[in-house]
Amino acid sequence: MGRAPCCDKANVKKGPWSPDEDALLRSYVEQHGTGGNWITLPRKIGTVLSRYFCGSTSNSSLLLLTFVVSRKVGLKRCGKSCRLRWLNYLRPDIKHGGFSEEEDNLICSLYTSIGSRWSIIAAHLPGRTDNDIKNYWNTKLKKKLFGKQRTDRRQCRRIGSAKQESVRFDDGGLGIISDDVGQNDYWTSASIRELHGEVGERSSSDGVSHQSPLVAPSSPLPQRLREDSASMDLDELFQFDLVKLEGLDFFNGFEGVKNSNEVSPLVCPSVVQAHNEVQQW
DNA sequence: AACAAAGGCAACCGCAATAAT
DNA sequence: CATTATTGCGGTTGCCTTTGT
Repeated sequence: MGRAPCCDKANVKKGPWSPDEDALLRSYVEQHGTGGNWITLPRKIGTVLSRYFCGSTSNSSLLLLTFVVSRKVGLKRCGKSCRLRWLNYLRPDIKHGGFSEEEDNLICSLYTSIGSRWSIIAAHLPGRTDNDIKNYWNTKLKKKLFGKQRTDRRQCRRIGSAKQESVRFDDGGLGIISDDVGQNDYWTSASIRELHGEVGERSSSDGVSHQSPLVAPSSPLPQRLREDSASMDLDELFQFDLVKLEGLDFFNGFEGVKNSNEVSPLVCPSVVQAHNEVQQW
């Protein structure tokens, strides 16, 4: 047998967090930590409340509980939602907005090296969350780099479920996303290889055959990564005219790559580390 | 001023990996 | 070992705001 059910889905609140909920979660986590279990955290907050009503609460919780009781609020949230809110918004060391040029370049470099592995990218930008970086990339950085060529999601309505490959554009055109990704094209496809001037497998001076970091490792990937990469949609991302890529000076670092199984440190030092992390499995 | 389209972002959903029972 | 909960991640959605007509 497994564990007990995590939460009553019918009784949890969804949607935007209120300031009261934020304050409650922040206060609790700052005073008690997460206890290593987000799912039970909302219940624990309820337990603390109960102690308060029994007059046995600790002084450290008094301020929090006074606040809570005065507003007659509880935390009817799923633990998963609490975790997300804390990690993406309430954590004290988080930065929001105001991405610097250096951060822009780092994100772009990492993206072209390892793809949409936002958690790894975020790990190289202190104070930034994967969600923030993902949003920033999707809404601003992509356009900043490639111009306003791409069809917006409002103009590009997927047919059926989000996982399907067919898209229809408002001009009536029909496109296919990444369904023909071959066994060795996990990471990307021809367009991005063209972007980097690294076309497929090649031999280096040591006589050992290497592949571009932008092409899949020859060893089988874990299934999840295979599927993620297959749906990575990079062809769509990089469908813009390559002539528009002028001015992307930081991409030039790839020219210095001697061993195509490496990522040039000229691109950005952090890219090498991130790339190596991905290479490890 | 009113409306529509586009932009921006927080939050949700679903899946895979991992851990607990 | 099998089953199920929990965690972590990436993709997507929905809503509010801003901009354009």
